[in-house]
Parts: sequence; structure tokens; C-alpha cells
Amino acid sequence: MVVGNKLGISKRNTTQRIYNKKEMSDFTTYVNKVSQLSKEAEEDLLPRLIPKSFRKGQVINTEGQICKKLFFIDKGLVKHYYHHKDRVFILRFFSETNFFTVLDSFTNQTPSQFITIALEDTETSSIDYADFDQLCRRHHTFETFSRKLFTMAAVVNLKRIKEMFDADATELYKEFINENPHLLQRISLGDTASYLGISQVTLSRIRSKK
Amino acid sequence: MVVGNKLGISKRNTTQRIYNKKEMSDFTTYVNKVSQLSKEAEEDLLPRLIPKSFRKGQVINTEGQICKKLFFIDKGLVKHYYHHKDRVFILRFFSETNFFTVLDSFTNQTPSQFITIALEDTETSSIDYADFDQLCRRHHTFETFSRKLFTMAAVVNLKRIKEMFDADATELYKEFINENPHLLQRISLGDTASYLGISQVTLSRIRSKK
DNA sequence: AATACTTTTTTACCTAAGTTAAAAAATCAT
DNA sequence: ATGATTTTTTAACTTAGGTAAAAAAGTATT
Repeated sequence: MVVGNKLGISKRNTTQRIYNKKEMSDFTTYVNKVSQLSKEAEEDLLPRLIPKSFRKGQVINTEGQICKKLFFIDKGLVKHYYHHKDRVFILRFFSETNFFTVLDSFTNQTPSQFITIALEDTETSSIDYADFDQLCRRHHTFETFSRKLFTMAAVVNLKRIKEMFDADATELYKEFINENPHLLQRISLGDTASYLGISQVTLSRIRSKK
Repeated sequence: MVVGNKLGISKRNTTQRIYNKKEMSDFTTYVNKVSQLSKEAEEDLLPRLIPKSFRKGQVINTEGQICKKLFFIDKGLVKHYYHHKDRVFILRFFSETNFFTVLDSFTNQTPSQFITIALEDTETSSIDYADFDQLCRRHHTFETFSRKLFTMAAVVNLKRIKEMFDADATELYKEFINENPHLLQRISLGDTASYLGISQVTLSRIRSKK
């Protein structure tokens, strides 16, 4: 296919800062929406949750680094991407009320090929791999949650393969704005192009035509 | 096995047939390779397995049809594809010692957008969705197997997205033959092209150049 | 062996999208 | 507000890969 956006170098950079004020996360609420936990599982989960905040531009997980956490986003936006031959490819954006992790890195505890950074100030609640693993072993209901969560991820990825296959650049863009109206104003044209696998120039042309 | 070679060939389009002589499938062996089942789970699983054979060219599951089974291939080859605007796109091939199903159709019991057909005479062992669901509920170890199986599917799909993004037609072909040397002789040029998302002509050109 | 499919290769031509470069517009920092 | 940086748009040119159609090679059927 060979697509993606040329890599540009940005000079604006904010430093990282961890929020000190702890607030309640919707992590468990959304776990239960995927699959209802038993009372015991929920009680075992709650004390393991770790609030973590990221500043806009801050790296959450980078290449070669093992992703040790499953995150839930309470607020904010994150991009999950990689470089290849001077191009940038964005695999996915994750925003509020969604779980995310680096799929293969987390599940196999192997180094990530991808980079995850915050596109906005982002508040998450996370659980460590070791805890995740324990909860899966101890609680059948938590294992069921995990199964459903990762099955959903597999289905989402399958859908993306299908889209990439049969849609041209214009169709890809239309589908994207259709399915992500809430993200449209929050993602730059360049990032949108990197997600769609087209050049920024092509996306600009598409936009101007409509 | 009853059917001889010549007889088998002449009987081109016979409908499906359940083997009368029951042979052991490797279904449980490979379940245990993914994740070790408890004794009880395995005993509960075994009687639910249904042997199913498909003739070359036979449709296993089609568009609009809910995929009601999780299959394990003991022998043979299957393609999983769809049509879009006069083109054919093959999402994946599945061959011996692999599990397969129509991911979203099976997990949500919704109509499939895809078609699955046998590319060779294929022997499978399968389990019904209702049984699968029961086993997941009853046995924590079976749920763990499912979680790992579908997580693997998600990872495979992610890898495919990455490949489609950053590889041109030639690279895609090289990666394909590298990773599927055992399939190369069994899949036609046309099907290979449909899998790579390129035209048959392009693939022919690539081949001749090397 | 002869006929008829089917699959693969080759050729000529065409189109969607990439590349480069530069200008215009929008955004941010002081 | 001012200048600096980043983002988006526009234009000219290039290219990878698509389409169609015909030739060649391979398989199957009588």
C-alpha cells in the first residue's frame, strides 16, 4: 500500500507532570459494561487501580519498551503509532471511556513496536500486568471481561483491515468523520492523514473538494 | 478412509458428509497448547465436538449467515473473503492445526459479512456457539483458552494492518511467501493477489521481476 | 490426442495518490 | 499585538499499481 504521512519535527514540547489530586475513575463502571464482575472480583480490582495523568505530548509507552499496563481513559486523547521509512502511521486513537494498551506487548510482555503518546492532557486509571494476570486467574468473571475486551479489539482490527482494503482515500475519510465526529475537531489534519494512511496533501485535496 | 483417489475426484460437487468412522481430532490437543484445560473442562468439551468435512469449493459459511461454529482444521485449507465493487478481498487463509471462525459473527451471533469456503478437501472439528458459551461459563480454564485465542486473533489482525500500511506490493508479497512457505504451492496467484490487496497483473509482474 | 476450461503472463494505456515546493492561513509565546 | 512556528492549501510533476484484452501455459474431460 505504502501510505502515511511524512515525518515532521515539532519544536513545541511540554514537560511531563503527574497530577497529585486523586479522583474516582470510571474504570470499574466500564468493566461492568463489557462484562459484569462478581462482587469479589470487583473488590479485588479496585485497590489495584492506579491513577495516572499525562500531559499533552507526553510519551506513555515507547518503542522497545514493554507495556506493563492496561489503561482506561477517563479524559483525554491518545495516539498509537509507529515510524517506518520516514513515514508516520497511526494505528489508532483512544479517547475517554475506552480501554487501551499495546496489544501484543501487554499480552506477551514483549517489547512494543509502537509508540503511545497523549494528544491532549489525559487522565487514566491503569492496572499492572501482574495484577491483571492475577485477577484473570482468580476471578472467572474478570477473565470473561478480558476475553470480551480483547475479542472486541480483534473485531475492531478486522473492520479496519476491511476498510483499508476496499475504500479509496475519499471513502476512508468519509467513514472516519462519520464514525468519529467527536474526534474530528481534536485531531490535526496531519494525524488524520497518518491514521487513514494517506498523505496530508491528499487529505487536504479531499477536504477542499467536498 | 473409504473414498479412494479417483472416486473422490470424480465426485466433484458432492454435498457435505459426516465421517462415519470416527477419527480423533487434534482439537483438544491444540486447545491445550493455547492454554491448559482442567480435567473437567476437557471432559465437558470432548463430547461436544462435531467432525465436519468439506469438499473443495464448498461453502462453509456465507454472507448474511450467522456463523454458529468455532472450527479447528485437522486437514485442508480455507479462505475467508468478501466482495466489494467487483473485487474480491481475502482476509485470511486458514490451514491445518488452526482454529477459525467468523470473528464478529460468531462472537456476537450476528450475520456475517464474509464468505468462507474450502480451497481443498478439508476436515474440521467444530463446536457450536451455544456449547462454546456454556463451556466458557462453566470452566474458568476454557474461558482462559478463549481469551488467549481471541487475543491472538487481535494481534494477528494488528500485524496485518501494520503490513498493509507500510509495505508496497513487492514487500507484501515477499513477507507473504516468507511467512507462508507451506501455503505458497496451494494457493493460486489470483487468490494470493486478493489476499495482498493487489491485482493479479501486479502480482504477476512482481513475480517475473524477481 | 483433441477440446475446452482455467490460470498466469504480457502488453499498452490510464488513474489515484504520492512528492516537492512554496504560499497562505492559523496558532502560540512573549 | 508581533513575530515565530505550525498547519493547511495549492500547483506542477511523478509513479505505483489498476484495467482490459490477448497470448501462453497448464489441467481436465471426452
